Amino acid sequence: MEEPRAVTIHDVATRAGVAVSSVSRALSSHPDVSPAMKAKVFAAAEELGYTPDPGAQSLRSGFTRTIGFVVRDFANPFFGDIIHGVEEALNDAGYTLLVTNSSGDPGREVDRLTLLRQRKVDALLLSSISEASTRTSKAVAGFTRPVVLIDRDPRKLKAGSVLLDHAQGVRDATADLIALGHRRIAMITGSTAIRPTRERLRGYTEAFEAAGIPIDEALQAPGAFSAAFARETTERLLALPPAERPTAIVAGGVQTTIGVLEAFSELGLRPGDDVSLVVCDDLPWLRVMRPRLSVVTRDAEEMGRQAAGLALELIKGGEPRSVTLPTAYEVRETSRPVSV
Amino acid sequence: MEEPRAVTIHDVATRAGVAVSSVSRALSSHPDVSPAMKAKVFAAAEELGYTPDPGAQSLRSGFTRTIGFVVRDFANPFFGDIIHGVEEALNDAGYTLLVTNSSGDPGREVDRLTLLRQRKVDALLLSSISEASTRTSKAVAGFTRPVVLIDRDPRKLKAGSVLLDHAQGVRDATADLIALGHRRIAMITGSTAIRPTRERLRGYTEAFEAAGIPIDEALQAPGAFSAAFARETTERLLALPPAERPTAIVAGGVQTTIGVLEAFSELGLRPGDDVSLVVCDDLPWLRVMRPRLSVVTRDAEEMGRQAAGLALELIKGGEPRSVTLPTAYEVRETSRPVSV
DNA sequence: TACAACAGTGCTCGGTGCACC
DNA sequence: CGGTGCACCGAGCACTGTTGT
Repeated sequence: MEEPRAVTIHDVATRAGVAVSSVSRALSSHPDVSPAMKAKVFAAAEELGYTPDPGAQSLRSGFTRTIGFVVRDFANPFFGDIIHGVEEALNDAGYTLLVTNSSGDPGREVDRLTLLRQRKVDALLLSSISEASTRTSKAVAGFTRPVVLIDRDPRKLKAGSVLLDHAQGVRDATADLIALGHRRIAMITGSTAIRPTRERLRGYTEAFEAAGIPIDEALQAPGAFSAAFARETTERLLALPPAERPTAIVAGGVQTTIGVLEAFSELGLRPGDDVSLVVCDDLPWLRVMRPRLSVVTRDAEEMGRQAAGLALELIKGGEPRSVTLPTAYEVRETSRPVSV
Repeated sequence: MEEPRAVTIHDVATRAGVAVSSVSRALSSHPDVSPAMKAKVFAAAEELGYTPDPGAQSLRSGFTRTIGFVVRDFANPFFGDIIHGVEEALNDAGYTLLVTNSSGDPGREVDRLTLLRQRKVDALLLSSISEASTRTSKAVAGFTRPVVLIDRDPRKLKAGSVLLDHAQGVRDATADLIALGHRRIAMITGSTAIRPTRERLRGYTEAFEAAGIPIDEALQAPGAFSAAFARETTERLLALPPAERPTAIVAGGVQTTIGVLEAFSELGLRPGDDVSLVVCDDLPWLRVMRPRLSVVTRDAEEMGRQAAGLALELIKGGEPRSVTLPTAYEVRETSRPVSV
């Protein structure tokens, strides 16, 4: 393990018998280089197995060809798919992705953001825990590099964004449940401090308005993206007297879905039998659930690709813009007519 | 956005009215610095909000304070937990984690490895797709920095490793099933090209040997870590004539679990009723499954922490060693006496 | 004279881009 | 036009020079 000193641009220059700067220009395909020079340099580089040092390059140029991404939760398969899409697109463009996890902790989120700034990432992808956090906003504002928000409202920031049209899918789902005779439809989801929750609530509300049916405020239950919250809320709502008890539930979020299903199990209820259920993610393990749950689907990998594309666009000097991707309601076995 | 040129060590020196070299020495706690000097320098650094440029530091020192990790599958919650543990431990030590995904593609895996080498990571964590791949081995051998394998056999490499004692959990599970009267127990799992599969098969075999019962080779079904493989295999085995059909199944791997459960659903079977079932990961969504599946558990986060610790140890010059963590068989509702 | 504590210089890391020939 | 030399990015480190005690 005697550190086999890496081959540098100097070695290539010596080998090819030319100046260091000529090697640099030849390799970065500068206009003013003769074909002969190019050939010589490439041959020498090839023989020595030369690869440029990214560290040195970025010290000089100020660009790291690295893009940072702060996610709330690694283990969430939804983010896993997004990351996958981002990484794929970035690698094709010669960029490296630096993902980091805030674990849902605002303090940690700020730490990660400052870390990424120090590491001089060329752009930042962010799906923050809360849009209301001033500390996070400040940390983001501290960036002089482009920022792309993932499913977060870009209102106050001069940032690009990739958004999901949650309202669409939830509106369709709610409308379908209404058409099936449901009137008391519960909406259990996460914090209103982030856009997805607000959009889901909007879709839900719009469906009721379109049908001209008043909404029972007590059945709107945003709160937290945790299984515990969803479970308790579900149990509370299903314990209401028959006249107030929901006949259908829309669950928004991965942890929410788990919590709601836990409550169903606990109460010995089969989704769809007594209470209809629509969830907001087509997770892999839903395939093994019986009955098959009705879902609002979305293409997470495509989100990742779009986000990566936007980031690269901004790095090249483009103006921030928003991309919105659709969600779609897919009826399976748990959207059923209200039982009489 | 007028690039507010970052504050350098020079600015700090000017501000404090001292020499650049003094700043450098003061900040790196060199012996020959008076307390007064140290105070002045720290004050100036504080006021200006100085943070050393990691890029410049690593160009000089050769160390990036970054550790690379190549995983097979981001979306797998098992890896999510490991990554979480790694990141936590590394951040506490002032290191940054650079995770990258091979998507189960050997070519991609090699690409990621060379990328990490170029980026000069101080150590490499790896949970390779196959231990038999010569291309991967070569790429790993090309590293001059410490390597830590995650649940992979360190035989040929001079590398540290964090291993799981899969054999233990599977042996206990198999022994329990045997005690419950099962004789035809199927073992459905992934590729034997990686250690977890071989260890699970070992535990399975040992339990039979200890009981003095011959093994039906036809029921050992390693193959691939995909839901499709597991599903097809399960359907094939359960379609055997009664005398050959397994009365219990042990499923090794996340995708395997999904595939086996798909097959059960498809065939209208409830795990535990007709065929007992033990799976090898305590996944979050198993909490919502009814009946509750018997599992072989393991602490993925702890694995991550241990791996990070080993890497840091090796960076400091320690000798490669192996850490083995236990797995534990946990009886729930699907380990049941064989039906007569 | 000796020595501690700092200043200052200069080279290094690997590569880029500009002025100049 | 094609090519070279050189300063520079931000920090680390070794070594000499300069003080004050």
